[in-house]
Parts: sequence; C-alpha cells; structure tokens
Amino acid sequence: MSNEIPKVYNPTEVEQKWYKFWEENKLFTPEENSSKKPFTIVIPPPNVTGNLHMGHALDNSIQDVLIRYKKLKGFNALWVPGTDHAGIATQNVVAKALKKEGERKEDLGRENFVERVWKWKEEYGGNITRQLRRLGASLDWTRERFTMDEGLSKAVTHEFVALYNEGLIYRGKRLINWCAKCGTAISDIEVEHEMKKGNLWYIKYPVESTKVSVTVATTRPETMLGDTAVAVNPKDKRYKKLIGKMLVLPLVNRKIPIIKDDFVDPKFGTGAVKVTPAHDPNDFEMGERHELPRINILTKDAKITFEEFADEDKQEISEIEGMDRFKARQRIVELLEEKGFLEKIEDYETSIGECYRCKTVIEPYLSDQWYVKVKELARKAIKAVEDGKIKYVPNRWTKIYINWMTNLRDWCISRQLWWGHRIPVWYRGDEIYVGEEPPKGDGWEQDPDVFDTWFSSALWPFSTLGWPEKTKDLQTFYPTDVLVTGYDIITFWVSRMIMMGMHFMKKAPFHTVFIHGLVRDAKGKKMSKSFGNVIDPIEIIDKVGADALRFALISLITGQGQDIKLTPDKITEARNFTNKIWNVARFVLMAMEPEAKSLGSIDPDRLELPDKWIISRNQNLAAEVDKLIDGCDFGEAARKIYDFLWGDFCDWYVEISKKDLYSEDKTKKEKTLSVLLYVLERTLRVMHPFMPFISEETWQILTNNLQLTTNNLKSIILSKWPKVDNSLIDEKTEKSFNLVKELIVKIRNIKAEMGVQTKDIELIIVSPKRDIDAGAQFIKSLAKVSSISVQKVLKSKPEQSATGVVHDVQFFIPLKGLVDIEKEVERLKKEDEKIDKELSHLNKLLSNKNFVDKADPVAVERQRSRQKELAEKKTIIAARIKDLS
RNA sequence: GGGCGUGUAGUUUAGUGGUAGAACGCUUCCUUCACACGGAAGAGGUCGCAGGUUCGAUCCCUGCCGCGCCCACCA
Repeated sequence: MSNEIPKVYNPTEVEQKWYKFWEENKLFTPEENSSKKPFTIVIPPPNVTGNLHMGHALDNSIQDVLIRYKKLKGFNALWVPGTDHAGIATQNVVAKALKKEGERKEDLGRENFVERVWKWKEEYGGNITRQLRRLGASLDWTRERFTMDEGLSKAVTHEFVALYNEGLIYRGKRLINWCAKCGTAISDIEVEHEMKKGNLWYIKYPVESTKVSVTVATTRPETMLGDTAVAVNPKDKRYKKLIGKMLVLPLVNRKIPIIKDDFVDPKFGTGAVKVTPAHDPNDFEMGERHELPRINILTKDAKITFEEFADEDKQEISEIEGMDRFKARQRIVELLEEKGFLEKIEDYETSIGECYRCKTVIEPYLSDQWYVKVKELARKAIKAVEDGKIKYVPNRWTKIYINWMTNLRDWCISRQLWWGHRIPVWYRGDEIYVGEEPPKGDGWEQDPDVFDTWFSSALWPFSTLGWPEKTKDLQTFYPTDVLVTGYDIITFWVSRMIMMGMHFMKKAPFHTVFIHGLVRDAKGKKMSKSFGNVIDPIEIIDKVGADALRFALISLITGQGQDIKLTPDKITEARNFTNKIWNVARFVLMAMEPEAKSLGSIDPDRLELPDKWIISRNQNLAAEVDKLIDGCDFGEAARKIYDFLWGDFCDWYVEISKKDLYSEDKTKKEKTLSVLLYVLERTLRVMHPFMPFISEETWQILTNNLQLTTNNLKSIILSKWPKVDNSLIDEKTEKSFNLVKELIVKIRNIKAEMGVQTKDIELIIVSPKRDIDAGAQFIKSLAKVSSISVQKVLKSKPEQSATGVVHDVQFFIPLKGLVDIEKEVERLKKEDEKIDKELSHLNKLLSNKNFVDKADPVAVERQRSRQKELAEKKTIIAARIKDLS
C-alpha cells in the first residue's frame, strides 16, 4: 500500500476530501445541550462582495487555530461565520458593474437598484465563503449570518430605536465629511489624511471705502466664494484698528466683517484668516461663536452653486457657476490675478482628507445627519478595558485604544446610500416618528438614508446569536471569548463592538482582543491592486495547499505583532515542511508494514536513551505549544512544532530508528516502531490546529493501519489534545542524549575537515566521568564508524589519529596514513585559542567578587561549571598537542 | 505637534541581563531504500550610534540618527 503513496505531498485532493467530510459530518457544529464549556469566536465578517486576501487568510488561520485547539482541549467550540453588506463598498461595486452594461443606478431607481444588489449578492456572495472553506476554516456554516438578514436587520433597527429613546441619538445640521463620488457623508475615521504638495494663495481683501486691504492666505481659494468674515487674533496689533470694519470680498463684492477670535494664530500666514463657515470645520465653529451666515457654495457632486447667493453677488462671476470644484479653483485664481487681488503664491504642503473607499478628496459639507452621542458609551467601553474585563494582546494596544476612545467625537451614522439598513424614522410635515415598525396613517415618508455599515457590525457578537431575542445560542455562547483582527479596524469595529456590547448586553463581548499585524509584500509595502503586488491566497492554496499557506503566515507572527512580510521563500519553506511531514509519515507507515499492524502502547521498561529522549522532547512540545497558544503566541508555537518535527524527530530520532527497524531483532523493531508511532501520532494532534488537512490525512492513514477503526465517526478533530505526562519529561535523559548528539556532530565535522569518507574507523572514546555506553551504538551508526571502544582511561595513545573533545569526553579517530600530523596540530591549536579566549573571559568574571556575591547563584554555578569544563578540555587538548609535536 | 512600533549574518528575521538562533542564499561533500520540496559539514554577526544603570547589556534607562505607522481643527 505504501508504494502507492506518492513521494511528494499533493494537497489539492486531500484538502477537498477532508473539508467535505468535516462539513458533511457537522464536525464544526458545537454539541447541543453540552456539558462542555463553550468557547466562541465570531468571524470578523468579510465584505459579501469581497475576495479572500492575505489579511483574511492570516486572520482566519489564527481563529481556526484557536477553535480547533479548544475543541481538542474539550471545549464546546463555536466559530460563527458570516458576511457584511458593506454599504459603500458593495454599492460602488454594483454601480460600477451597471455602468459597464451602460446603466446608471439613478435611472434604475432605488428599489430596482437595491434588487440588483441583492441579485449580485446571491451570485457572488458565496465567493468569500467558498474561499474560507478552501483555507480550512472550521466555521459552523449552519449558523452563517449576513448583516442584512432579517434577524440582523431587526437587531439594527432595535439598536437605533433603543438608543434614540434613551436620548443617545440626535439629528443635526453640521459639517460632515462629504464624498462627492460616493455621494454620501462618511464618519471622521473614514477619512484618510495624507500630506500633499499644494499652494498657499495670498489674496487681498479691500477694506470698505478705503485704499487699504487685508491679505489672507488659503489653501483652498475657491472657498472664498462662501466667505462671511475674516478673523484676526484679538491681540494682534497689526489688525487692532481694523476689527469691526467691513471688507469687500473680491469678485463677489459681498460685505464681510473683520472679527476677532482666539483661534487665529498671528504667526501663521498673514495672521488674518478668511472664514468660510459652510466649508471648513474651524470656520464653522467660529461662525457659531460669531453668528455668521453660512453660505454653501457646492452641490452634492462638488460643483459650484450660487443657490444661496444674493443676486448682486453673482454678477461678476457667473461663468463659475456649475464648474467642478478644482476647475473653479483654477479659474478663480486667474480672475483674482487679473483683477489684482492676488498678492502671491507659495508652495505649501498640507494634509488632504480622502475617502477611505474611493480616495476622492473629501469636502467639509453642511447637511442634516444622524449622530450617536458617544461620550457615555465610550466611558463604559473604556472602563471595561481599564477594569481588565477586556484584554488587548499585545498589550500596547490598550493605551492606544484608551487614548482614542477618550477623544472620540460623536458618530455620524447616516449615509446617503441606497444599500444598507434604512433608518427607521418617518416624517410627515413637521412630525417625526421613530419606531421599529412603520407608523400607521397616511402621508408618512421614511428617511431616505441608511446606516453606516459599522453601526450594524457593532452588534455582530450578539446579533449573530439571535439578539434582541433571548435565544438559547445567545445564552450559551455570549460573551464570546477571543476577537482576532488586524489593528486597522480597532477604531472602526472593535471599539464600537465594545461600546454596544457593554451598553446592550452589560457584558464585554469578548475577554481578549488579539491584534495581529498586517500582511505586506516583500518590501513591506501594503498589498494592493494598484501596486500590483498582491499575492492571492487562493492561488497559493492551489499551488502548495492551505496547510502550507497557513503555516507560512502563522509562523511569521511575532510576539509584538509586527506586520508580516510575505515572500515566496516563506511559502516555499512551509511547502517543504508539509512535504517533510508527509514523508516522515510515509516512513513510519512503510516501517509498519507488513506485519506490525497491531502495535500496543509503549513499554517504558524497554526504552533506550534516544527513545526516552524523543518522548521527553515530545511531552515538552505538547506542554509548550499548549502554553503558547493560550498566551496567543501563535508564531512561536508554530516554530516550536517545526523545530521538533524536523530538527528533533526527523533529523535525529528517525535516523537513529533505522538501525532497529532494519534489524532482525523483532522486539527491538517493535519497540522502536511503537515509539515512532506514539511520537508522530501525538505530534499530528499538536499540529492539527495549524495544519488541519495534512494532519487529518496522515493521522487517518496511520490509525487505519493500526486497525483501530470502529463504526464510529473518526476524525482527528474528535481526538484529544495530547496529555502531558510529566514523569516522561526527563532533563537528565535530554542532557545525556545531547552529549551523544554533540559527539556525533564533532566526529562528522572532523571527518569532513580531514576529507575522510571511509566508514572503516575504529573510534576510541575516553570518558573518565560519564557512562556513555548507552549512546555508543548510536554514535556508531550516525557518525559512521565501524567500531567503538569506550574507555575510562586511555590505554595507549594512538599516534596517527585526529582528536576531538566534547565537554569532558575525548575521542580519537585513528586514521593511518590519512591524518597529516601538522594539520591536526594546527587544528587543535586553533581550538585551543578559542578556548583560551572564552576562558579568560570566564576567569575574569568568576574572580569578580561582585559577580560571585550578587549574581543569581544559579548563574554563577553555570559559569563555574562551564569554566571547569573548558579547563579540562584545555588540558586534554594541550596534552594531545604535546604528544603530537 | 503628540503617540506607537522598529533598526540583529548578504537577504528576511526569532530571541535572551551572562560573548547570539533560524530560514533563504553561499562554499564543500552526498542521487545511502521517508523526503533532492532531501541529508552532512562549513563560512558569515563589535545585535543602528553615543552616553547611563549594572560585577556584566544586544536585551533595562536617556539622547541622537534611520525606517514605518497611528492620532491631531492650524488657514
């Protein structure tokens, strides 16, 4: 049978087979009425129209590790899947697609358009969930949710109405961030600021009925059309006399006052600021303080409008009306220059706000919007973290979170979109109705706006479990346990979940927030379509399998949550690792054939040094990985598994085992085989959360061969995390075997340096203090020597030989005619030099009274024994050099 | 302007108060019956710079320099 198993692991078939098996047998669905402790994670819902990118791959791999691990540890684990309707993003995607077909959403009308989005969702919404399956994510698909589901929509409506009734929601006409391309308001945090090169234009505003003028500096000259004042600092002597005087706004000829306000920095520009209350947040506030009129100059698609202008103000500039904002800027500057109002232009770098979705420059824009009062909500959300009810991992995010939450401003939750949860507010004349059900009676019209997507995602940890109904799931699985996400959406999402969770559920939605880094390209750049540096996870899965991708990503996670630079090298390394796993399983399987199909458990009495060593190492592995996952140190856990499987198990134990496996001694063969099997099987279970497919496949093959098959459903998912038997962890054994390892390496080293290839070597080992008989036979096979004689005291000094010293053990490799004595002396002298260097350092250290008295006694002892060892080593080498020369 | 992170072999990086580990690449050898997506051996590091704490610092503290990120209403 083993001959049929290919040498190179082929993940594609294996992965499809097992995912289907798991899902069909509902292995991802928690037990009902279970007495087991629940463990819950809700997936950060990807956009329903989205595709799996590397960020998702990392994020969900981590969550899958946790869920599979907890399941093995005996928890009733639930991982809730779902997708987000993603208001702006989805609406834009569909509108774009329509455009390609020559249709415009405005022509379709709201109802038809929304219907088209639903259709789109039906068609492509399965994309991302299919891709999550390819990743191996053990999501309970029987509980899949969508933020626009009936239940979740009800939850959002309930949320709004409840907050409204508590007085935590209000409507106000304020300056919001307007994206002209998306045609909607967006919240403060949806604006991305970037420093861009621009200009500072200096414009002269003539003082009424005089020949003097006041010069103002601006980065957005077109906004002068909406100026209703010029402000100066009250203490600014230059302008003291002018305060209260009127200016004539160039081109427009509107009369505007010079006002005083502390906001103005006399040192910046000319110390005089044009005030445009309808188009700048600071000016808006100044406008409020001085009761200035607010004149809007832009339409919703960012074209100049004179709608709010007095007739006489339009005359000189009629050509500007209807012009795009940037064109208008250009033209206005030209006009100002022509008419002598432009004093100068300077280069100036300034931060420009852009829409995080479409990168369009944001306009501060005056409009009616719904807001959530966040102060009280934020206070509770901060307290939850300060009280330790929620812990950020790594901890540094705690400070950042608190700092951000402390300075939070009210949250604008209405969006001028068609795709989303419609705001449950109706108007009839001056009447307003807010309720979960539409009002009775005629003439009511619903608010046309929808909610910010994050207003619904804020409820995700409990709305997915049935809230506001008191469902069994909600009782069982809320609060959830760990939230796993990248730091880019702490503000958008995590903080809002905490606010709403604390407010509505009175309980933190999760006790731990694990924040990981972002996946970047080889140069550390963000992966994005426009850079062309995107690595598609599905393509990688097609090529090397989900296990390799998952392992590559997870093993790159660091304790501090650094961003991850993903390179093809790393993926290849992980691919090679899966192949290694595959082959070592093949090796064990082949060794089991044909007769050894009924292996019992290991017999402690028959174990030899390497057996005890690998078993001890394996116990340590299970214990360490256990601890590391619990501490959210997933990267270190993965690396530990790699080192054990490859470094300890394959490189050493498997190599050593070959001697027994190919020997005639049946007892020995069975003993070694049972150890191989014991260690491998346990390792597969430790590995399973990280690499679910290959662990299941190999585990199934191995256990099938043991003929343990019962009629019951069998899967590694249903097995248990390996029990750690502390009596099998043996430091002494590990030390003894390490000596053997070091001796083998040293012998190989000398052989390689001497250019010796023959195996016909009669090795002499001199070990005055330690008994290394237990290891001698392994040295023989792995270092490739024909015989070994172990002596307590050297009987006769071999002349033609190379010498090695490991700790206090000396060995001779007699090689008549092969060893060049001069060369050997030189080699030994070099080693001696090295020892001298270290010894002098140690001598200095140990003769230092301060060190001996103050340092940790354990550390002192360690240095002492090292010193002793080196001294002995030096004696041996010196004696040998003397002998030879 | 404030805050955070980071600077370790040619490259990508772990990590620790007691003279540094890995992977890739490189050199030499091995097509030995698990694996050439492999095995063996090796070269390669004053752990950004300058101070301080300490018996001792790559690790702790301070400053500086470089890189990255987040937050902030300066026209």
